Amino acid sequence: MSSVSVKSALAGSAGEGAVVTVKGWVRTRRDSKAGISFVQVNDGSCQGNVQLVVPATLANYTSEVLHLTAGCAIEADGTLVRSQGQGQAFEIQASAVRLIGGVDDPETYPIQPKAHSYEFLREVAHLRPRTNTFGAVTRVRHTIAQAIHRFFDQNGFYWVNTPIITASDCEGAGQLFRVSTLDLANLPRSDSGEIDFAQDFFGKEAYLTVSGQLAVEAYCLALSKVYTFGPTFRAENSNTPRHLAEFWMIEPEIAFADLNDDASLAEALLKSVFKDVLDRCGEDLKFFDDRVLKGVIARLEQMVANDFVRLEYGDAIKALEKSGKSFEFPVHWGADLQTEHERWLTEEHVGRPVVVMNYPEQIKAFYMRLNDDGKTVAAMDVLAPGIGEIIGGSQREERLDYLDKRMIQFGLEPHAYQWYRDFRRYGSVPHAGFGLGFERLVAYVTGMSNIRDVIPYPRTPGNAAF
RNA sequence: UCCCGGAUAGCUCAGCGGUAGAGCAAGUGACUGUUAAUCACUGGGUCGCAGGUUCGAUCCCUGCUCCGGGAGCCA
Repeated sequence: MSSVSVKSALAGSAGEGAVVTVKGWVRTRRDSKAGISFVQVNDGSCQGNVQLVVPATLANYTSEVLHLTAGCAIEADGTLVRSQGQGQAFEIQASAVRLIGGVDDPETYPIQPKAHSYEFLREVAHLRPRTNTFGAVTRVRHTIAQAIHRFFDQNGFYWVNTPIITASDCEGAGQLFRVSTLDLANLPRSDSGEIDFAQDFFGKEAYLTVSGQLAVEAYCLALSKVYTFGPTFRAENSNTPRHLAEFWMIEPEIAFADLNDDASLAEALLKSVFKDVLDRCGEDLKFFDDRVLKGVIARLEQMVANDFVRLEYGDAIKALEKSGKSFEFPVHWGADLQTEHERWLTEEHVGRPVVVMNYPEQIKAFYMRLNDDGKTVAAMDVLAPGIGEIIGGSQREERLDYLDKRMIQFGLEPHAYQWYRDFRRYGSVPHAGFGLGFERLVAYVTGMSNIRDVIPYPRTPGNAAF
């Protein structure tokens, strides 16, 4: 007798007539006076449940089987047979059902065989993986992560694990979470009354990273093609369906590359990931298409099939000005694009993914490369219909004198970035990269509308339960 | 953080100035293989918290807490 997954059982992989054992959690039970009960069992290996046909002749039928409710953990032995009923090709004619873990109080078990709101499920985040939706999200999230690593591996990239704790006091925009072992109730003070961070764990102020970019540039300028994929932290008081305080980010960095190479990489990565998910997650994607957001599959297929349009920022502004639309935020050269502008560009003007390139230098970060026109920097955003900005990236300023000028212009002290400046002093080359929010990508692929529902345990302002 | 909206049974919601209802879930029973089975019955609620108005508040008013949508910030 061999133990098989529900996925394998449903596919009949063991062969008709095989004696198998399945292990999982009960979803529903239906009884028939014909002397049998039907028990639907799920083990997370796939979207579907396997149906156990349990005869009343089993010794524990009345004592245990008839009391199985949603959430009970069981093991069952039985024969794999073709189903007499509709709805599944194979089922298991049970010869034994063992209750492994019961449910204390079925009435208050939160996960019932019915539709729950996402808001409620967030309050029971430790139990929501037992639902169809969160099982599917978990499997697709895994597949996307694997697809990302596979794409980079096949294209000669190395995964670099940049630090989560950083002492860079200004990696870029974004509020930082402080990391400290000082006693908050009894802070050490210097003579002038300021907190003495020399006594802190790292001997200086430390934070959780908001980006691995600056650290990964070092490896880019030695291994040529690298990427980070890890947790990232922002202490901003953002309360939206698109923001988390703790999220995962993918940041590739390529040497001997300009902004066009960067845009090409972004397009190739997204297409490769979408194609992998379409190939590998058909059942789960169908579930999302049916129950979560109509058209998610077609959206992915179109992304794979069409080339991304590339649009200069200046041309985007002209198009917006000529659109005849009345935007809440006025459009003019030098202003950053608002959500409403990005949506018009990608959804109405172009109708498919668009890469907006070369933004005014005053609205972008200090490390972005100044273009020859002296007015713009080599920055790009990838905008997609239905989600807006999915990727932000740039060619980095590789010329030391320009970098110093931009640091000063942004109020930064170049000497505080000596290690970062070193890259420009020793073997500097043109290089570029971008950041891709992992959860935003998962949300886009699944059609889930709130980013808190595509990460196992969402951290947001005021919320770090579980 | 700002602007809207919300909080009533385990869940999803309706309702009303005179201390509450449905569906689902749960329990019991009926039903010759069912598909979120169906049908009947039963149990289940300090109507978010704290004040105020009122003879009387779950309902009206104020504050607070939490949740959702939109905006900003961004990934």
